[in-house]
Amino acid sequence: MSALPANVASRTDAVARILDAAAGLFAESSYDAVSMNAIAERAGVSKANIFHHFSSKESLYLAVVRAACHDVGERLGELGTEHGPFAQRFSSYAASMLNDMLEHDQIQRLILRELLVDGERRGQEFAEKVFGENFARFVAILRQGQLKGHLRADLDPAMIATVLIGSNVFFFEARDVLKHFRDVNFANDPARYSTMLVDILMHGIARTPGSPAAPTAGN
Amino acid sequence: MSALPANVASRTDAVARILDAAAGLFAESSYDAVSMNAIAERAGVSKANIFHHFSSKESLYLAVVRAACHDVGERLGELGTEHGPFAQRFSSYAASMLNDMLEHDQIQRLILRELLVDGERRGQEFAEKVFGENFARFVAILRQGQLKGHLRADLDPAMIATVLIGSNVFFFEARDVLKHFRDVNFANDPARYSTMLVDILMHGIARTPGSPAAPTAGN
DNA sequence: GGATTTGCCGACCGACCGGTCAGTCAGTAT
DNA sequence: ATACTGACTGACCGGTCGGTCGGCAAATCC
Repeated sequence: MSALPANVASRTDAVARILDAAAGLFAESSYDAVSMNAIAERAGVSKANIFHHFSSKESLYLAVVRAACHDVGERLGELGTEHGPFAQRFSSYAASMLNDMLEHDQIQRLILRELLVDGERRGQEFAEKVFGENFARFVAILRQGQLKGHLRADLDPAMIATVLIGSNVFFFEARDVLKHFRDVNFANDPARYSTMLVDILMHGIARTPGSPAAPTAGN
Repeated sequence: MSALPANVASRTDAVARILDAAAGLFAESSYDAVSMNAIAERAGVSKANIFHHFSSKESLYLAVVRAACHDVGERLGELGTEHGPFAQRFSSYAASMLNDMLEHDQIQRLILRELLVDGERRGQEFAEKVFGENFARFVAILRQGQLKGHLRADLDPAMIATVLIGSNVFFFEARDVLKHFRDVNFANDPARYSTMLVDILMHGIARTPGSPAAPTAGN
């Protein structure tokens, strides 16, 4: 699996396997439903060895959550780097975000569950270390879109960001219910969902003749 | 607490207390994190008595989830009964839904977690028994809004419903994170969130001079 | 080449888990 | 009084939990 030299690999291999196994199991089930025995078995190490590398189950769990947060943060960071017209960038951002969530199903589940179970305590940590920077960056992009006249100036850009993110997150977590609704035909088609979502948002966000806007209309 | 005669009350009181205690604990923590001992203690009954009324922990949990679903379904059913202009009804519906979720925090958490952990299996059940009817009713209202010319006719009404519900659900589950963002000032103000959400949605949903609409402009 | 460190393991611990069981007790129909 | 019922309990079960401990084998240091 690893292309590193044996000695280097063996020093980190076990830890990595433990983290991988734990991440998978924690994503599938809740904290208490995952036993150290199960993690040890999947990782192919002894349970005692896990306690050799991690001081407790809690600390292993935190390491897994931290790694997941790091991954999510990194992937989010890659999103805002695209070019082109504003509307296209916005649309591409929305679609990429949704695809990314669906692609990393397990990590996403882990973080969402963590939020649901212990939002009060984890809220600040998540806000600062995981989403904070990327959220602020997205808001900045939207604010610039307002200044350039692409978006209504009387809206809170943070609110726009929240609605877009929220609609994507909801699709992620509710698709299993949505696909059983007669009226819904987009539950298995995230691309279509994304297109329609951006349509709905843009025609409320985009400048229209009746809404106020900055006097300098660019692009 | 109960005004019923002692003999009748005593027949159901214990079961009700068990269900209440279990609902509270299951909403706070995951299935595995809640022990039968803890439920018994909070309910003020012996653990053995719980097994006298429920065949297993699993069956008790199912009873709790079923009750929660029933409650949610009932409360959702009361939402679509208002009168007045379409825009006002839509706005009121959105605000009521959000308030309702915040007010019944525990039940909402329970259901959302159930969805996250086991969406595949619970999806159909939830769709049919909990949300199905109410979702369909909301979609019907939106469809009528399209026919009457209040909403753009080229949008999927189920999509509109999903975005509204999703934005509300996301606010519910992410408010603890949102309130730590510098750019966000609505995390503790659901009414303001609701107002802004409806603003964003309506000006993409509502008929505008540039978008197609049914020829008959009512209201 | 002996001592030390490091990665790792099997065996084990007390605590607690979900669940069972024999039996108490109040009510009630006969 | 008798017989029976369902609600209820404390004591207890086998099993699993998170976590510990002593020791093995290989690398590393001196």
